[in-house]
Amino acid sequence: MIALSSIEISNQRVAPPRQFGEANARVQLDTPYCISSTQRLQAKDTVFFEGDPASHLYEVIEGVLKLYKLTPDGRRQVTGFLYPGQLLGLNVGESFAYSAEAVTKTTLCRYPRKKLEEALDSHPALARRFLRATVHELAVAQDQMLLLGQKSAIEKTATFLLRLSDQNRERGENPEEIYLPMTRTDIGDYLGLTTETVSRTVTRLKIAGIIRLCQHGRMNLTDIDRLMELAEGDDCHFAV
Amino acid sequence: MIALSSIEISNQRVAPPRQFGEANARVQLDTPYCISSTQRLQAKDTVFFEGDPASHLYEVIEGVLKLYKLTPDGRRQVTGFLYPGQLLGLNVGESFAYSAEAVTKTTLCRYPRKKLEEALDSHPALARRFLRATVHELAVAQDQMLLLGQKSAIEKTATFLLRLSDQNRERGENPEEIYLPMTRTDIGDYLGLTTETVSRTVTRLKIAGIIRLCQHGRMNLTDIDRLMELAEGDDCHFAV
DNA sequence: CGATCCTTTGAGAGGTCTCAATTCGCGTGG
DNA sequence: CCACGCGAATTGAGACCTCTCAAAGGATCG
Repeated sequence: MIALSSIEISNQRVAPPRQFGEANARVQLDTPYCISSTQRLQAKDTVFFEGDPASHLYEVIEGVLKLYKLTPDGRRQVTGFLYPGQLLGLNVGESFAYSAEAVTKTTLCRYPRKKLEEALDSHPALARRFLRATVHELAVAQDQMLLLGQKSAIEKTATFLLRLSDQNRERGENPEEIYLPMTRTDIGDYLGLTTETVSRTVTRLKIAGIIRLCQHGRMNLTDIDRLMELAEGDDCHFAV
Repeated sequence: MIALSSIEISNQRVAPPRQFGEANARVQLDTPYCISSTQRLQAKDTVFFEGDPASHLYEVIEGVLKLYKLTPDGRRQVTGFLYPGQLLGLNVGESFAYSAEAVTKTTLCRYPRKKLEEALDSHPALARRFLRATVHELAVAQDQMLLLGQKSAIEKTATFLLRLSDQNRERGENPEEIYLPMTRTDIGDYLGLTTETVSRTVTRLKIAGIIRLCQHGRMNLTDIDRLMELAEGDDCHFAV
């Protein structure tokens, strides 16, 4: 029940693209969601590793997850951070294409894939919903490619902070105070930067009076307009 | 008809993840595909721009396309190259999230989205097919994030060449001779490098005897094993 | 209150970029 | 058939941004 509601909410949150024939009526999903179970994790617990058999689909109920891929020699690319309401494990074949780890204490809802597949057969609207969610993830991934391939450290960092701010706005929370439960290393691996570069960049933003660090990983964005300029490459007059 | 067949082929080519309840029987798709039309393009012709209303879904019949996104100040990230059999325009909402341009003379098959949406309603298996295709694109996008965020110029370039080689293998073509119709600038914008860096890296591979440039944008991969090592970061003993 | 992990800061090295010039490839027209 | 012209590719030199290595400072938790 909680999950059904939550998926509805999540689809609202991500600004549904409304494509490929959106059903207006709320879908009857009781069958698949009756079989869900809850899983609780501590920070740094692993949900699954890349290559594990993809037995479940997950939904984040509470907490933050990070998804990542590794190179053979141990370098890591964080492909995303997952917040409550987001789905995990849509984009896989028989095994997961990435690893998932809890950043904070986390509560997940698990759905066996086998059962979901049956649900897809009998509830075509559910397939469209998954398609829509996957399409949205793909669009996000393409934005991230633009960031990783073309942007400088300051642009990457500003963009990252603004995304969290927008996420807050969409949730009806304060867009000027964001929560950064992940480490600088996690952020660096997400932005294609090193820990030190992230730290230095954040310090520059702090000195420039654009952000302010608070306790417990909280950060105030005191000049969002300036941050938006920096995110788009307008870094003139931004000396250390 | 040609397109129906082609989509079937394309799904074979990309190693279908076979998830969420793959229907064994070939789907009855006559209805949507009766309404397709053909579009021919010259090199450098634009199929659509980012932000254009997403009126059609496309399938590449012949030729090569590139997809890209732009920053406000004109930097460009090529998010992918599309070869025959691949679909274009799945991952959009009401408007396209990226631009698409012909690299070579190209033939496309166009399907009106409105009609496709109706088809999705009456052919749930089609929705699953689209979901599978989108999921595959997402996995590719995540690989690309790893490349853009973590890999060096030599690793990026070697990975790119190997992908084209694998594509050839999957098509039953010669994996040791690949076709590079795109410019060095296109490749650079795809790999997050400059034109000059791509050129220098290709030259190093050439000098090392790992590749050989031929006429008309063709390239011979004379040492694929070495290329695989380089793609994974084993660049010891690879001095200029 | 010590231990540990994370963050910050510094100095120097290095890979990639920028700017510039030359060479190459290919289509065009004489 | 060859010369021309233009865009693309190559090559060079130097600058710069980010990384690497190192150490100090700070936060959190038992």
